[in-house]
Amino acid sequence: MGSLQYCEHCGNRLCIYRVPLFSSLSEENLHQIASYIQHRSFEKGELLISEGESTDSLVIIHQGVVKAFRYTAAGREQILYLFSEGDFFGEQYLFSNLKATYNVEALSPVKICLLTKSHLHKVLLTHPEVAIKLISELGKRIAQMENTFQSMGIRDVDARVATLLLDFAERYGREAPGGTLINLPISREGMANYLGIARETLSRKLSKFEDDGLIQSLDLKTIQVKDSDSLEDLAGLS
Amino acid sequence: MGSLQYCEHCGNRLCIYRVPLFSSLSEENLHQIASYIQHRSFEKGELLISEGESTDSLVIIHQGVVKAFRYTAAGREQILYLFSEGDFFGEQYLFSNLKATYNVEALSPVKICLLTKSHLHKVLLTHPEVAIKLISELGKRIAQMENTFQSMGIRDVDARVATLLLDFAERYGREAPGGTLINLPISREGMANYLGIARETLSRKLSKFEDDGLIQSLDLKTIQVKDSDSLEDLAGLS
DNA sequence: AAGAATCTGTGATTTAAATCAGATATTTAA
DNA sequence: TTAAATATCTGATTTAAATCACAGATTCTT
Repeated sequence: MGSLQYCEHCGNRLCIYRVPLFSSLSEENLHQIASYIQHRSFEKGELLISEGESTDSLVIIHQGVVKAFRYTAAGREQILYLFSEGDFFGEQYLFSNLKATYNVEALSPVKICLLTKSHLHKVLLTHPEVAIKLISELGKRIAQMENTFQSMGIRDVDARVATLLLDFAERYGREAPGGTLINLPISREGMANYLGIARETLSRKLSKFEDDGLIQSLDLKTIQVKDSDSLEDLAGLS
Repeated sequence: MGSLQYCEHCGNRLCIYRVPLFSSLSEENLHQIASYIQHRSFEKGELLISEGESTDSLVIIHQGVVKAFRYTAAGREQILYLFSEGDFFGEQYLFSNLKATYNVEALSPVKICLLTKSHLHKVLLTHPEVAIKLISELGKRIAQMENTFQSMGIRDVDARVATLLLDFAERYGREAPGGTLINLPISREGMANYLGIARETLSRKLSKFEDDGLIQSLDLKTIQVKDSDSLEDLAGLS
């Protein structure tokens, strides 16, 4: 596990400035909340949380990318989320005594901010506007899950792969002359598990997309989107 | 659309008494909130909300069952949720200006309670404990969606059908001598769409489960669970 | 109650993805 | 740097579900 450490760069404040959750607060309130926050760092591959562990904090990703996953009955790893900078998780355990229902693993060096259940409780009771912001963020998360859910329900695998690529382009991409460069946070196997398809099927789809000129695989961790319009058509967003 | 009408049985209060969301409130506070609430009724088949419509209220189901759905690019109806008594929806539109992202249709005669954006806002600002309750309920909803999400990722269709039957047994079932009787809220086609599989495939799975003695189809709207242990094994909950 | 419309079940066939297998490429570790 | 381990790609085959087709059952309508 990562060691507890205070962030000397930001005096414990930088993270909450970056988090939309707290964007509505005044400088003074931010300062107060910042004093509650703990920081931790994790190396790539380390587990932030294990399934069944009891947790008592809201976790905010300050830097890096993590995956939240479970194992299916068949032993396959099912990725539920990828969280990156500014995202938070653990909210479902804050007002219940549920144990963690998934594992969370660092996919890169990761820095997180922790706000314990009791501290967050205090913040919410004294700052209802933060509660409203949190409700709003949870609403967004639900809306996003509804989209994912719908795309899982799509039987057409081409559409699902296209959707994933577009999603990744938005979240992990940077613009470049020939098209958006996606810096993939997970392996082909990870992507296949995320979509609930076989690794080989994903490879074949990516090869086909490349043959058709929709994408170009620069190296194993980098894909360039050459024709996002066609991807959008495939994804059914036309 | 259903006509606006006040509920003469409960003096506008019964619904919020039933909703876990407001269970932490005092009699006095409940009374205050009750005065904000509007009631509507819908016949089976009526649309409560259409995709793209702008909504400004939290909807609480007082009686009946509704389905929330979208159409896929292929024109298939994808059911996202079934909501019944005590459930609420519309929370994602409360603090954003998003249009409705799904349609909601009554599957039976339905009575709903409406609390507008501005009224709910007022309640949340003055009763932070309701905000915390709402956050908690949204957390539960997310946890539930994660489960659904995982079961969608399962490639084994038997497991998904078994999961659906167990879920329905819990939500729409009543205990009976030979096993839980499920009063199905949706047709075979609806169930198939919910799972993202073909209607015929669902029929075949149900027939197989019946041959194997796991369930018994009493009539088209009623299934009896004869061997829930085996269903749980299939669902991978062992 | 009778006919029409809709829904459901099941066989035959097609199709797409899973699995199996092995080659190739990439990363890690010595 | 080189060998070992890991990840990826691609072809061949199998398998499960989709689709097609139609009969039977249920429900809606008048």
